[in-house]
Amino acid sequence: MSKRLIIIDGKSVFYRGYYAMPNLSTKDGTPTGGVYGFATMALEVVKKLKPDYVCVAWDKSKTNIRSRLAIYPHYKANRKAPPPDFYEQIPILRDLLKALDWPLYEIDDYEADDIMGAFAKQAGEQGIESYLITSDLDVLQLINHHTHIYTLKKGLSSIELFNEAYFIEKYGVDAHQWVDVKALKGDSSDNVPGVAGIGEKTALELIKQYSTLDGVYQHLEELKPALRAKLEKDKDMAYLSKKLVTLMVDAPIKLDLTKAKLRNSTTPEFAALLRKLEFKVLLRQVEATMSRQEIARAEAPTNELELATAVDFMAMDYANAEPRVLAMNPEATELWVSRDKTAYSIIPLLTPDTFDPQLLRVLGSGPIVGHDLKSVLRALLAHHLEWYGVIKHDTRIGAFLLDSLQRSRELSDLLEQTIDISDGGQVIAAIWQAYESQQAQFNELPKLARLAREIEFPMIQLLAAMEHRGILLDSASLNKMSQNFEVRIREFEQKIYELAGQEFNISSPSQLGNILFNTLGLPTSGVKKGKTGYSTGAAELDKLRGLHPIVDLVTVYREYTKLKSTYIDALPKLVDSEGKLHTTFALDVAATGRLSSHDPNLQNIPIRTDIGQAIRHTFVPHEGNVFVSADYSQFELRLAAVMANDEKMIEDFNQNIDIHAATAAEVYGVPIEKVDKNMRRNAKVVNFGILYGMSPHGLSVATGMSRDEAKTFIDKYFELRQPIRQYMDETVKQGLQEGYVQTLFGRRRPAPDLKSSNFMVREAAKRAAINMPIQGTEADLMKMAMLEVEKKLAGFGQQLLQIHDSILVECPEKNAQKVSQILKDSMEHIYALPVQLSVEVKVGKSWGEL
DNA sequence: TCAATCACG
DNA sequence: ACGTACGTGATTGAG
Repeated sequence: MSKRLIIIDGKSVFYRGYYAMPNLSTKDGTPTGGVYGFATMALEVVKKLKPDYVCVAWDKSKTNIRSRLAIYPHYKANRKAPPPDFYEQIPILRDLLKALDWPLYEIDDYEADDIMGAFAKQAGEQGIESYLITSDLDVLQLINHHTHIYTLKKGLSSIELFNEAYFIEKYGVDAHQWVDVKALKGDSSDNVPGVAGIGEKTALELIKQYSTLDGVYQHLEELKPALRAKLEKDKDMAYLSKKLVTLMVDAPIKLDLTKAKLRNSTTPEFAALLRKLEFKVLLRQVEATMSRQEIARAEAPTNELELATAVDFMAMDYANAEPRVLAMNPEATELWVSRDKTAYSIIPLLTPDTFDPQLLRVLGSGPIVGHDLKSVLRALLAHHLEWYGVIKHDTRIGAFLLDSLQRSRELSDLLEQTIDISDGGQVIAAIWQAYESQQAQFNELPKLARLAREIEFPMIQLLAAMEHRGILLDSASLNKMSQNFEVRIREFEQKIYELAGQEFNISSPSQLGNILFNTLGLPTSGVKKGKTGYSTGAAELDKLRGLHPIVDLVTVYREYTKLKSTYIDALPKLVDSEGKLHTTFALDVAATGRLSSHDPNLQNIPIRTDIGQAIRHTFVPHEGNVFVSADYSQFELRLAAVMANDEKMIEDFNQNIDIHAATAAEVYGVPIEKVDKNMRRNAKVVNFGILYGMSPHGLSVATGMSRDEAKTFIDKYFELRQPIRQYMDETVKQGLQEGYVQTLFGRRRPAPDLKSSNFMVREAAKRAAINMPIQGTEADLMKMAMLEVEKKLAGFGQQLLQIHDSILVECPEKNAQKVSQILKDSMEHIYALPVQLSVEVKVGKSWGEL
């Protein structure tokens, strides 16, 4: 790993800290708010980034801007002077930096930005990653693959991390073009003029189009007259502005890495300063890491000014730090955060425009334990709060991993006691108790614990983000479809009534059955089923086809009404104010480990029929974006080959042979080139069906073969794929012995019904047991791939949906190639298996196009 | 609240 | 001799 350097724009961060904090002062009246804000902020970032080097760049107070003033006397002329206690605190801040041993750099004629640029450049040349901390957006021009920027927005609790990809995503231009953009739009805070009448939007569009300021002026004739006039009038100002905002990365100052090396800050000197400044909470945390003698020297003060603070920054090792319990009230209006074993804080969940130290403490750091943290994270995201913590444990997901058959995972069920979920104290205590109990169980199951730590818990954060992002829906098109469908359905209805000789509720299976089998007297032979009467399901109607024209009409009626009510009418009602749908993914529903999706379910959007396709076409990316989908090909069969260790099958996959055709060739005993469509179709049905424990009866229904043919077919199949048969027997045997079956990565599913005395129950349990390791390993791999993809995508695109063997990503059109590459690479190589994985990637302007 | 039906992988 | 392929979620009718 390359080394990291943090460069703090001292005055800028101090300035933010000053205005974000209340007017703190010590007992003798020394103002300290700005220093406190700086300290919490800076230490927070240090804790998060764990840098190797830290330094501070400082604007020299008087001569700092001489060079820019020389070319433009109005530069920064509109700055208001800060209040007196602002300057009073600066010497204190310098003391703080000295105590921390963080070097401060300042130089005549250059601003802090220039110093930061020079240092970032020098660091980059040595392969060091730079992280610039500032509230000044000028430095965005410095971004490249080894220079990243944290900008402080209003308050301190809102931080925006810029890297290359994120910048491009946000602004649509490269970071080095930022100077050209600013040349046009100007900067009111620094009194940089720019071109009058051109703001950020126009400036970005022009630079997107023409790349540089020169480019814009070379193509003036292409622009609308009004815009052209503005540009011509302020041409000089634009070029002057570009000079003003271009940072001097060759500033004559040398970064000294020995001085910048981050040292242990828990020194007695530092503690003594904190004591003097009455930063009590910070002090306590420093002391916690100091030896006894050192504490004796620094002498602990008494409490008085209680300010819950941001940082337990000395705990550099997150994972081993004591976790905090985080929960939320049922109305999602306040957060509950444990402070210690007995106390907790209540934080109103509001969008913060002022600094809330407690909130920063939660968002900023440390391992978190909770129950259903995905809901909490979604609430934070809904309030525009970013979260930087790490999920140490989620008791809801933990309970599921330990026993996926348990039917409820509410806190009260885990502990078998009643809990008032509107009482923060009770909830936090309950979570803590459940956590400790599950922790003990996981200690006995290291493989499952690893699955939880490395896959399941990290998924919580990713899924919360995906849910929050949402997917854009073209509701207008759906509404049009709805009207068309309404008319068509009425027509079908009338025809059906006519044929039936009476009106009835076609949607009522009992009424429909009555019409079909009594009124119309259709034959009931073989059409049985059902406790409440004859079944009218699609499979039964299919058997009646051709016997009466009403049958096909009912089938079409069903298709239309089903799709209309479930999707066409339902989805538009669920969009948010921006027209987006937000599903909720559940990690703790499917016993195999798959995700499930609900409210709305976006994993069962139609695809098979034309109408289904039309519905998919109404899922669209934002303007200028595209969808990229990535599907694993024959995921389940490949996994079956691996789990059964069927070398022949593995070899076929690795040779890129059409597996269904190969199966057909073997089973029918013909050369592969002699396999016809029907043979392949039958082989395909068996290839999939067999993994669920399909019977000859099932195969005959699915393919139209006779029962005997189906039986012979299956027998031959097992002869060909003996390892598959062996796998099925072994899995059931192991399930019986151990009481559970498991995936490659240790996810478990209890299988108690393998012991049932009821034949039906027992057979069903066998089929489920056989299927789970395959479907579950797929689910494990898919989650691993999603986590990897999320990391690699950075700002190039966003994952929106997962549909079991595929991922849907939205990205700017120009990133499509890159995103496709990332998806294919990550997914195909997520884990080394004997069989190659194959991923098919598609790009389109709607989901339907994919 | 349950059963039936049907949408997806 | 049993009943007949695994895993989900949404809608509808009916009790």
